[in-house]
Amino acid sequence: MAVEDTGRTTHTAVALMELRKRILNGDFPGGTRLFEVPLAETLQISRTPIREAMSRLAEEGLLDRLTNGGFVVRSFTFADVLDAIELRGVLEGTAARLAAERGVTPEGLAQMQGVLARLDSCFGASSDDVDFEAYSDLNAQFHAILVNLAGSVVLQREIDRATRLPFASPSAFLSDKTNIDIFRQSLHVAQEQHRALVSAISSREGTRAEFVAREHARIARRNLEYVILENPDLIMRVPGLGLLNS
Amino acid sequence: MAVEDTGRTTHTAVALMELRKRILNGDFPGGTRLFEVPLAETLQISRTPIREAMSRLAEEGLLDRLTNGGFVVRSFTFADVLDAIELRGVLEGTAARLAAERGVTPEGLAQMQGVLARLDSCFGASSDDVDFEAYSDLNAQFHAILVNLAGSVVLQREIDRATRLPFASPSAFLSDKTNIDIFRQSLHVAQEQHRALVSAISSREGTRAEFVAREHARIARRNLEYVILENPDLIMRVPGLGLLNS
DNA sequence: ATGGTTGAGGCTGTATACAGATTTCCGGTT
DNA sequence: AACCGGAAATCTGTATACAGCCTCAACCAT
Repeated sequence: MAVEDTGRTTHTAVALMELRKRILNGDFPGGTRLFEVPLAETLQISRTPIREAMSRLAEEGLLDRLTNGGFVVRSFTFADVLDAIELRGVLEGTAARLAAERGVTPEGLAQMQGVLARLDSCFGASSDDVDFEAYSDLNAQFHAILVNLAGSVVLQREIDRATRLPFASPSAFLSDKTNIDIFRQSLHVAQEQHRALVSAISSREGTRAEFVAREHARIARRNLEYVILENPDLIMRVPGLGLLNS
Repeated sequence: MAVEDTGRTTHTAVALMELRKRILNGDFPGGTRLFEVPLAETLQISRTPIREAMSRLAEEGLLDRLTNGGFVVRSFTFADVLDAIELRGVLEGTAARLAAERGVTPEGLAQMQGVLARLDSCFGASSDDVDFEAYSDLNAQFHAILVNLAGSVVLQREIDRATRLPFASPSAFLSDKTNIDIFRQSLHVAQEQHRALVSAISSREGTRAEFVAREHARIARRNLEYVILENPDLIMRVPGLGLLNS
C-alpha cells in the first residue's frame, strides 16, 4: 500500500490550512460570512471538520463568531494592523523586562549571544549586502529565545497568540518575497537593537530592555507605513496583508 | 405551552457553563484529561456539543489541547496567577497610555469621571465603611471604560481575553464572598489610583497613566499573596482560585 | 401604499453510527 | 525479571440524517 500523507493528516487539519490560506490570501474579503455547507462541498469534506476548523480560526483571530451561530471573516483596517504591531512591542517589551529583572541563566544568555553573533555574520562588506534568508531564520530564533528567557508560560501563550496574525509577527517583513532594498537596510538598525536588548538583559536593566523591544517592533510599523502609503504594489507580498480592508 | 428557558439555550451553552463551573470549582484538578463519552453521559448531552464546549474552553484558556486529540484541564501555579495579573497590568497600562496619548472625547472623559464620582460615594465616614457590592459593579464599569477609551479593538480583544481567567480579572477580589476587612481597606488606595488615572489621561500624560495602571493591578497581586501565604482558608472564596495547583 | 403575517428556504444545532488510531494490558519469550 | 509483541478496549475523527430556528420574501388585508 502506498504511503498517503494526505491520509495521515486529519480532514480538520486540511480544512484549517486551506481556509487559513484562502483567508490570508484575501479570497474572502473581511466581513464575508462563511457557510458550512458550500465550504463542505468545495473542499469535499463533511461539515463536522469544517466546523472544527472554523472554530480554530476564530481562536486564531481570523474569524469572528456571529451571535446566532456562524462565522464571518474578521476585517482589519490599517489602524488595526498598527495596533497589533504596537501590541507585540508591548508584549515583547514585557518579556524583555521580566528577563532582565528576574535574571537569566548563563546558558540562556549564551544561547542568545550565539544567535546574535550569527545574525552579525549575515551582513557583508557593503551595507546592501545581507543574507536575507539566513537573517530571517535567525531573527525568528532570536525572538523565540527572548520570549523564553522571560520564563513565563502565561506571557509566552499571549505572545504566541498575538503573533499568530501574520502581519504582527516579528518575521512579517522578512519573507523572501519582501527582499527589497528599503527593508534590507532597516536590518542594520534592527540588529543594533538586538545588541542593545542582549546588553540590557545581561545587565539586568529592565526598563531599557522593555523600551528597546518596543522600539524594535516599531520598525515593522515603519515598514508597513512605507508599503501602504508609498508602495502599495508590495501589499500582496507581505504575508497576511491581503486581508486588509478599507 | 409553558415557556422553557432551557429549551431556548443550546446544549452547547449548557455544556460550556456546566464544564466551566466545574473546572473553576476545582472538581477537575489541573492535568485531568476530559473524555467526551463519560462527560456526554454525565451531562445527558451528545458528544457533539461537548466537543464544541471544550473547544471554547480551550479558547478561554481553561483547557489545553493534546497533540493527538482530546483536552486536559490546564494547571496554574501560584507564579502563573501572579504573571496573569502582571500581564493584565501591562495591557491595561497600554490602554491607559494610548487613551492619554491619542486623546479622548469630552464625552468619554465625562463618563469616566461620572463613574469615579459614584465610586467615591461608596465610601462612608469610617475608613471601614464601604458599600462593597456597589463598588464592585462600578469598578468593573471603570475598567471597561478605560479599555474603551484606548479606541483599539485589537487591544480590547486581548484584554478581554487575558481577563477571562477569573483570577486575573479586575474584579477577582471583589466578589461578595471576599468582603473582608483587609480587602475593603485596599479600596482606598485603589480609588486614589483611579483618580490618578483619570487625571493622567485628561492631561495626556501617557507614561504616568501607563504606570499607574500597572501599579493598580498589583493590588490584586498583594491580595493574592495575602490569601495564599497568610490566609489559605480564603482560597475557595476567590473566583477561579479553586483550580490552582502545587 | 403600508403594514403585518405566513410560508418556504436555508442555515446551524444535535444525535448517532461507524471507522481509524492509539493506548494499555496481558502473555509469552529471551 | 525485563522486554517485546499482539490483541482488545477505548478514544477521537468523520459523515450524515434530522430537527429547530432564523431570515427573507411574498402576499393579503387594512
